[in-house]
Amino acid sequence: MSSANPHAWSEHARAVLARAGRQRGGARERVIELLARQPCALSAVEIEDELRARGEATGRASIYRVLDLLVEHGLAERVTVGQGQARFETVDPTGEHHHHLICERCGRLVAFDDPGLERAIDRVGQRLGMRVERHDVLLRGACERCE
Amino acid sequence: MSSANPHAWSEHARAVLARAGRQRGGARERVIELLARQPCALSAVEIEDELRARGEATGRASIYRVLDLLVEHGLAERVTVGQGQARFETVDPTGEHHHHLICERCGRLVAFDDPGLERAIDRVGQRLGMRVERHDVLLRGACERCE
DNA sequence: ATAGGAACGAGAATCAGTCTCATATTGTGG
DNA sequence: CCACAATATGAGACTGATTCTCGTTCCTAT
Ligand SMILES: [Mn+2]
Ligand SMILES: [Mn+2]
Ligand SMILES: [Zn+2]
Ligand SMILES: [Zn+2]
Repeated sequence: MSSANPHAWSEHARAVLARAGRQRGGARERVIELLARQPCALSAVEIEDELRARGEATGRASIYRVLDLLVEHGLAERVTVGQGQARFETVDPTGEHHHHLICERCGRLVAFDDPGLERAIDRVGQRLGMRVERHDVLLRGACERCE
Repeated sequence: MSSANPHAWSEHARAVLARAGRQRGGARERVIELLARQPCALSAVEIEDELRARGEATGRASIYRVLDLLVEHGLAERVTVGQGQARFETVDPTGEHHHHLICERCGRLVAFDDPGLERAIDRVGQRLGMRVERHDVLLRGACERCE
């Protein structure tokens, strides 16, 4: 499905930010590198803890700033899977993305993508005459194993 | 759009909770009655304020307790619109429901429903061979006013 | 009416996320 | 290489929603 090459994404992210006139900085570099190699979404707190554990302690404010910046530039997105805290994951520059089905029995998170669903969402936007810039879809139910 | 008859929903909610062996109580009654007549999702804080304004001040803990109970029993659902607070709305026993588009400029929440989207979601479930019991869809963009 | 189990509510405690502001870095022009 | 102005960073205070605690009050089945 998605999740291309981590190196490609971090390069892309740096390029986009440079083009936007941002200077470089250590905190940003650390967050980008960490995010680039994640298979799944991380929360800001997890990022803070993981960086500290690696001896790369980074200020909380900087972490949130970097995350906001990435989201603003479409380089990452906020994934809200529960009620708790926001999680963040990289966005593939090709626009390719996926959605999730969460099994309410065992908690397993399954990713999927579906062109028919994407088309239906586009049509909703047109019908409502609103500019839909992004969309979140989360299906809840039972996975094959728990069925 | 949706939002059948408020009276029907509150009756249904009371019946479900009674059947589950719950005793009645004032806070619960107030939250149910308030929720029953809402056209769209309210946050716990809005519920607290609205009740206080009506001279029916209700403890915050009770409000959250009632809300959790309703969600547990499938009588209401949590709508996570942003990072801040969760919003809650009644779930129609007939399965009728709607989704939301949030304007990222002014914060306005717009409700909509769309059979094509529902069909697309059903197909995804079938294609994946999973039982999809509920689904969350949130479109983000700009509303007519802010376009 | 009464007892035991729910339900309530006031307020303290949590905790993710935000703000402030002093300091450290970075990139540019000279 | 140097000075400067424009960012970027981080410690820690602060916010605001949600959760916890625990003594009090309400329900309801005998
Ligand atoms: Mn999609
Ligand atoms: Mn739907
Ligand atoms: Zn499962
Ligand atoms: Zn708007």
